[in-house]
Amino acid sequence: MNIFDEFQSRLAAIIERLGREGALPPGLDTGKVVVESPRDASHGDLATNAAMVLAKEAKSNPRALAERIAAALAEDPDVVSAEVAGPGFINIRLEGAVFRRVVAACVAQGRDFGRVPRSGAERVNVEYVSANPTGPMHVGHGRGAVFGDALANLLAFAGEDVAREYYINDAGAQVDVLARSAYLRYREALGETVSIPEGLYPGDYLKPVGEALARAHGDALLTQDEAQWLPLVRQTAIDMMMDMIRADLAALDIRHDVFFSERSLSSGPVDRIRETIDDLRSRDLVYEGRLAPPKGQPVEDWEDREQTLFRATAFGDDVDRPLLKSDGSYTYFASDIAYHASKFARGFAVMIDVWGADHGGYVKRMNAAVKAVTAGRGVLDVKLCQLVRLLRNGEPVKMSKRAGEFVTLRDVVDEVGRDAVRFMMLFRKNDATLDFDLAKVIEQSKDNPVFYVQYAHARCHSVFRQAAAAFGPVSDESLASADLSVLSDSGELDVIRRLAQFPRQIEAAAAAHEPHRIAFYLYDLASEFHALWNKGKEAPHLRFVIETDQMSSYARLALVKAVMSVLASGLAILGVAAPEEMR
RNA sequence: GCACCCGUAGCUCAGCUGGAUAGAGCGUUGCCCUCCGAAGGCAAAGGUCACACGUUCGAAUCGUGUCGGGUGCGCCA
Repeated sequence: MNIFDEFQSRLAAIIERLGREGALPPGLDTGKVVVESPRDASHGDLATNAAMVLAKEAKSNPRALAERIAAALAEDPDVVSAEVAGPGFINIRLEGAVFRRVVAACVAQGRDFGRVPRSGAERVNVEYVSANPTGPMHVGHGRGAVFGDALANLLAFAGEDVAREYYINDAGAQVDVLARSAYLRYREALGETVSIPEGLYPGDYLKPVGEALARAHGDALLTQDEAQWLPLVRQTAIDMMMDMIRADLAALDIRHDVFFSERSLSSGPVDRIRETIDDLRSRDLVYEGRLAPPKGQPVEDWEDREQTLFRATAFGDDVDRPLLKSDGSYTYFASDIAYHASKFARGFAVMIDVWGADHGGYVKRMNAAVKAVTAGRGVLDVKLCQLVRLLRNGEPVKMSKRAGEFVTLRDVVDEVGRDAVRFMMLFRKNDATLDFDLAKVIEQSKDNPVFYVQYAHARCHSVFRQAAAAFGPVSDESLASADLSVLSDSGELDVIRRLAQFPRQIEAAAAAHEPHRIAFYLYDLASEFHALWNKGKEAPHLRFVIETDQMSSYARLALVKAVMSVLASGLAILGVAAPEEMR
């Protein structure tokens, strides 16, 4: 039940009817008409811009138009009053029954309140994390991971058919470096004293790989040429790194549906990259040509040569982009084109990629590639996640990447817990940098949003524990039949109005691909619920459970139940636990 | 040099895709509470929405330009 949508369609019907009756020009376009909650609650429960939006087309002034629409709106039995205000707003005051219906719907639908039925029209692919399998994930990866996961949850709640995908960058030079690093650890495991030269990965996390290789192969690899041992060592290392990454993700309760190997694009019976390039070439989107060197920072070893280029400029990019390196192997971009072609071929017309902000310069060419490879039928939305600054009590946490000494994502999750990590990563817009304070996020105080929202949910359960003590177990049926007209206090109405916004917030957040909006919404809801709770301290007649007044108690319990289930739904989207008590 | 992101209260940030007198938390100031309906409550002060034009009934939001910060700029992913 979305009262905003509901009144928007009633309003559209009124405008259509007035058009038929000649009070308004017929056939007005109501596409820009919006019904929303007014900024100031004293203006009413709903407000619409209809008159202002339609004025020009209707060749009338907004206020006169508003008067006519308001008069028609006032006839609606759910409407107490409809008044024209300011430049032509129509402020609508609703019968209490409308709000009671919201609470009743929350109670009846529980965790399905606000959920959009699966439409099944289009499938959405969310690709996130995609960290190189060359070491443990750091905190920045964690942000993208949490963001992508919550976005996928959100889209699923909003009725989309979502697949969660991880692109394994297991081709290219970096995994060869990984293999050489692991090979040294292998020799170390066999008793040699090794030092890791500059340019290889020095971290201890490769020691288990070396030991595993030693167990599996004994000293057999020592006598082989690099060309012989490298593919084997590489694959072992990649597999073990991916196991580690999967475990790190699992600690955050993140699980992907598909792990897509970059290497598989060209190593199978069909070279998909070759295929994609050939297809583009046949449509004159790939050609042999020269690029001008980049302006500004001069490139020392610039070699002006003819290369294989994708005509990215035909789709809005700034320059055409190379597909082959000078050694003849594919560029990362070439793989990525084939990869996105694969996504589209697998039925995903909507693709969302979650990247670190340092890849921002890559967005235009990827958008261009998706347009080219899907003939304009595929849509790509790249979400960039900004950096995370780790702090402890306001002081930056020192990290020395050189020595392999950096705080891993796992360290952070182990220290502060999954809920704190997930919530705080989502309590900020994805493209804003994020300060993450290891001390503050586990504080049990009002100043910590994670605690504040979880605490609201726990308090709801606490109310029901009290109710059980006073009245015995409270059934859903008894809540469903409660007389909700008791709910008339301004604090109660604030909470109800907030609850009524939940379905709308879901739709808006899903459409914008912005899960942080849910985190902020939950914070607001928790805040209003806490305020109502505090009111009961000063004014005992407003308490949720009043032993001598079962009727009022049950109405308020219905409200608490509604808050509880919306908090639980929202937290589930964020992937944060909704505890029944805080201990 | 070019592209993308950002610029909102002293600080950290929201602002529902163009709506009404721009919000929250921290901090500051004042009052209240010492309570297990606990892990505080209430209130106040605080703003040229970086700046300048433009689009229109109406701009923090859209467009252009300037300033400032960040990221990136064949053959790394």
